[in-house]
Order: sequence, then structure tokens, then C-alpha cells
Amino acid sequence: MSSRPTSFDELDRKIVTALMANARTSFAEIGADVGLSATAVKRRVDRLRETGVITGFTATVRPAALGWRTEAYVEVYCEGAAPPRRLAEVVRNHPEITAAMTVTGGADALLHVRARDVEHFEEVLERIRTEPFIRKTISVMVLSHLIPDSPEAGTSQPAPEDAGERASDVRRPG
Amino acid sequence: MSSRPTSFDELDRKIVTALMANARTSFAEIGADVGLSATAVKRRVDRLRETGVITGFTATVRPAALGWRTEAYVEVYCEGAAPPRRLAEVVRNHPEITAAMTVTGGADALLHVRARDVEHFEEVLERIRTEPFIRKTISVMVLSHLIPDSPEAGTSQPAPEDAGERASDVRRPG
DNA sequence: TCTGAAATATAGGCCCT
DNA sequence: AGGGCCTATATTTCAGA
Repeated sequence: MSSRPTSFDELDRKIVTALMANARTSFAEIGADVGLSATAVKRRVDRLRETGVITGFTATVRPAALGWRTEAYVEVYCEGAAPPRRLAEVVRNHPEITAAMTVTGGADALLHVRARDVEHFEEVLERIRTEPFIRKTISVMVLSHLIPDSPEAGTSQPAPEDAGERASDVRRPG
Repeated sequence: MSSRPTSFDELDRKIVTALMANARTSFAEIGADVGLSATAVKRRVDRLRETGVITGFTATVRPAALGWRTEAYVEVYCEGAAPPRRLAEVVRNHPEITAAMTVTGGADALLHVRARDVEHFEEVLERIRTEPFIRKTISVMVLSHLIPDSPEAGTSQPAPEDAGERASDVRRPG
């Protein structure tokens, strides 16, 4: 995980852009775009991965299609000092937490949470509040995305493992 | 881009999981895991894309490696009614905004912003506040990620066009 | 859904600058 | 160090059935 800058030139930039647009683009095709052979592109991609510029390749999924229709940000306030280490442990206990970070401001941490519906979200929230560290939470529910294709709109969701139901078999309230 | 779920079974679930873990996994390898031929896997992936479950494949990039070292969430308060349509226009004017959504609570919208450094972030913030609609903003800076590999930690950033330590113009990915 | 063959892509080896 | 060319191995893709 060296974050050491080796050289990062124009060509690397273009290659990364191409792979962000479509991670399955062939090296030959990228090469044709940037003016390199497939081999050269592959070598650069390998290097970009080794140096940690590219950390992986992933499918972007529309959470709603998998039955994840509810999304919220949760500000977390902790008892006394909240060492990030212990917060990280807590966060790992709840698969519905798709992102978590320490932040400036009154709260100690900000969580991004995905749930199937409001009922499920309430359950997650109660679970989180049960954690010994947590003093209080403030939730902000996401209503609609203004940038539909932004990664946070589509990419961040629990793995389908955690999806209790199928896209074609979503539980109804009541 | 029909958002209607056709059938979505166990096999699809596994395929999606595999592609989320590594979008460049070969269909043959996925097939070996789930007990299908490469051809069958490809057909299912094609269908998952057609039905909009999978919206694309992308490289995940460590923003810091490209010179994006500052990240914040910005709550936006608007003058009077804030039609999402107009908010969306405003948001599109600022490539550093990597996600934007309307939310419950006091604020009208929540923005996710990436900048090269605090100076750059301040500049972005001033630009945003200049927009006719915006009445006030409250910023929460991200200090550290508790889930290092969550998509929001690594995937969401402006395109590498703007990378490096250069203060050149910025464009939106895609 | 599988099989099988043809078209593509990849991962190295090797040599050049 | 980085790039191109070549080749063996995999993979994708398109026919069948």
C-alpha cells in the first residue's frame, strides 16, 4: 500500500479515466485511445495497482434493484473520548453501515447507512444505539439523488449477501 | 434501463457479489464458483445490466493518490422553496461535488465535496455560496475513514483529469 | 443451459531505445 | 525504465443443439 508517488503522467491519467468509465475495457482498446500497445497499458495498470492509485475494480449496482430502498446519514455522538479504533470495531458489527468516518463538528462520526425500508432502518438504528459507546444519534434521511450516477448513489450498499430479500420479492409493510 | 426487476435468484446474487468484489473476474471463474458455464454467466450479466441491476463497472481509485486530500459534507440551506430540479443544475456547475441529495431535516440538500486541499475546499465553498439559491452552508470535514475500502472512501472523486498537484480546471467523471 | 470452435484478450519472455 | 513485438494460454463470443 505504498502511497509513494512514482511518476504519474498524462498517459496514466487517461488510463485511469478509461478504467473508471468501464473497468472491463480491454488493454488493447485503452491502448488504441491513448496511443500505447496493450502490453504497455497492462504494465501501467499493474503499476497503478501496486502503487495503490487503483485499489480495485467493482461493479456498480443500483441498490433499489436489490431491495435497498432506504438510505440515511447518521451523526454519532459518543461517550467521552471516542478512539477511532473502537469506533471502527463497532461499525463493523453492522453490515448496513456502508461508510463511516470521523468528522469535525459536534458529532464524533458520520455513518452512511442503507436499509431495505424505514422499518429496517429503525431496527438498524436501535442496534447502533445499543452499542456501549454511543450516546446519541441524529439521522438525516436521503430523499432523492441530484447526481444519479454518482458513486454514492449507486455503488455503496451492503453486499447482496445481506439483502434479506430478492428484488422480485420485497417485503411489504404491515 | 428498465428498473423493473425480472427474476433475481441466488445465482444472480452470487454473480453480483463476485463482480462487486472484482469487476474484472472472468465469467469462467465466476461460473466455476457458482456452478455455471462461462456462457451462462455472461448471459446473466448481460441481463443484469439490461434490467439495471448492474449499472456499470468501474475502477476504484484512492483519491489521495491523485491529489484529492480533502473531503467534506456540506449541508445546504436554500432561499424559500428549493425545487430539486434547480438544485441539480446548481450542483452540476461544480465538479468537486461528487454526490448531492435532498434530505430530511433542517437542510435542503447534502453535498459530498472533494478538493485538493483546504484552500481548494474554501474556494469551492465560496463558489457554491455564490449561487443565487443558496442561503447558507454548514460544512463537516471528514477526518478519517473507519471503513477504508468503502466505496465512499475510495471511489468518489472527480476524474483524474484534475489530478496531480496541479491547480488546473476540473471536470466531472463520465 | 451446455458444447465447441473462432475471434479476442492476457501475461510473459525477449529485445530494442 | 519503459515500450513494442511475439507467443502460449485464457477468455469471450457466437454458433449450434
